[in-house]
Amino acid sequence: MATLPPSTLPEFPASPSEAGGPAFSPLYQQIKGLILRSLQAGEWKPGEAIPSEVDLAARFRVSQGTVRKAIDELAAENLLVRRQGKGTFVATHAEEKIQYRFLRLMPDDGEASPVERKFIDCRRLRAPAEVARALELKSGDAALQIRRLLYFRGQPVVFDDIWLHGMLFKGLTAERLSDYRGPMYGLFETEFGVRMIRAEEKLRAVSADATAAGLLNLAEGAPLLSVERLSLTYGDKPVELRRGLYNTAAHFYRNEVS
Amino acid sequence: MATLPPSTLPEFPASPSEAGGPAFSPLYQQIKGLILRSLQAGEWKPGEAIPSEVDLAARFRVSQGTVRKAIDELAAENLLVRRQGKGTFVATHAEEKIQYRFLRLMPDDGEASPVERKFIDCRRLRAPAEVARALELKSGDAALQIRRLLYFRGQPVVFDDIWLHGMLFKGLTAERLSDYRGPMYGLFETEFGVRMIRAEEKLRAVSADATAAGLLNLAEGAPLLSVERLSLTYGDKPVELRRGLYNTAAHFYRNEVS
DNA sequence: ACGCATTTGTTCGTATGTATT
DNA sequence: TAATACATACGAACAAATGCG
Repeated sequence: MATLPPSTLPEFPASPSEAGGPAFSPLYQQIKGLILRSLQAGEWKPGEAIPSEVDLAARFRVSQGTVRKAIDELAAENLLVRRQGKGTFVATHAEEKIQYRFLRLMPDDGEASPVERKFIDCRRLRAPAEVARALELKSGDAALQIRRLLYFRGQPVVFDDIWLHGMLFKGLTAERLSDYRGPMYGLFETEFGVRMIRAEEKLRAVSADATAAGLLNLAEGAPLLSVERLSLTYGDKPVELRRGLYNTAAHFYRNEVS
Repeated sequence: MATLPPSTLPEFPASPSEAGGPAFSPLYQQIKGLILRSLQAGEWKPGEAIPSEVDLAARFRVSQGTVRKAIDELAAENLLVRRQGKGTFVATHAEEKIQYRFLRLMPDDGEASPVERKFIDCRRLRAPAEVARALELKSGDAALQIRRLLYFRGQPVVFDDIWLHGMLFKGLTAERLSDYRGPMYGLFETEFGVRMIRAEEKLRAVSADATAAGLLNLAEGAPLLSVERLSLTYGDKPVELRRGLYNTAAHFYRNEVS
């Protein structure tokens, strides 16, 4: 592609504006798409370096600046991580320094403490309607339910009820979950090749039911922050639906708007 | 500045690495700083266009690409808005099409409805300790307290308790608040020259007290989403502390993580 | 309706700086 | 020190969107 000067783009205007999309996209967007495809295909694994900008430029027959702009966007979306002098790396959940990339819970007093996990159960069931809809499963398809607690300084603070796309996580058991050190999304990545790249969350305040109250050492009816998270992989394909109940008595959910 | 080739930068390495900072910054960062200063000084008002890239390049004696990169970052931070063929504009809260830029509340059923406001009171008091600390006031300094309700489809959903930096908002009254059409941050912008560019939020689940329950038509003890927002203007100077109590029975707070 | 000027957006090429190994 | 990789900066040309005459 693009062996000719840029003015000749698009070489094949594809289907006109019929398919809804803009029938044309700038060269760097096309390159971005190609890199994305390689990421999705697993050509470069999480944590690994992708080829250098000049290599990619040669491979795609475009200038380094064009590759650079494509990578810029992928880095802005947290799919790639640039490190000057070293290279550009595929983002990963498996080697996050301190904490979970998606967890925005902070203690009221600055000190971020390490968290401990405790798995309550891990079962394979038929997806309930709501879960099936969110994960784009056919009703009756298999889903995996995981429930667990997160502890901060010995106190249970988060109760997670997690539903996973059944087909993608064949062979996931409570043992493998418990044995794995590090964030769950790291395990998904390394053991199942499923990479969470983005998540949409819906936050609400709810009252603790008997189960949640018991697990979190609270009175029934105590207010809890409900965080419903839909996690997406490449192509915005949903692979996990999770409802977390957070005890925000001594922690808060941090966010920044602009 | 930068009348010489880039290799001569920094012209004056300032204090070495003693002051903590990196003692040097790339040219485009310096340009960004200069544009920022002009924004802060009000050289271009919210909603207005800033000079074209070539004009700015001439003014700062750098290439267009360097100006471009500076503007890119300012646009990424939502301080500027680029519009192809028209120019680059100073971001504003005053002409947001549909809704409040900082409000992330969505109805459970897609339809985003227009919101109505009702102001409860607007008083000038001495800042309580917590407010003074957050707004970096001396204890005893004047602060402005505003309380109001937001209605969605006729139902009260949000109860806001707002504290403003006293000196910056002299002459703000309940009347002016009620009379102004559009978001409050728009009024701050046009009437007081105070521009909110960023906010940090802390979310918690709490129980409705008698006041909140009464105002939001809820039973006392009902769970509410508490959104504590610290709004910042240029230079990360805090100018507003706000606690919103959201009834999330039919709405949720939308967030995206990546 | 058409063309023109203006402005941002894209792409190339080249050179040099900075960080890492 | 040298090689490699990303980062910065310049310049030039053309594309696409907008608004005006």
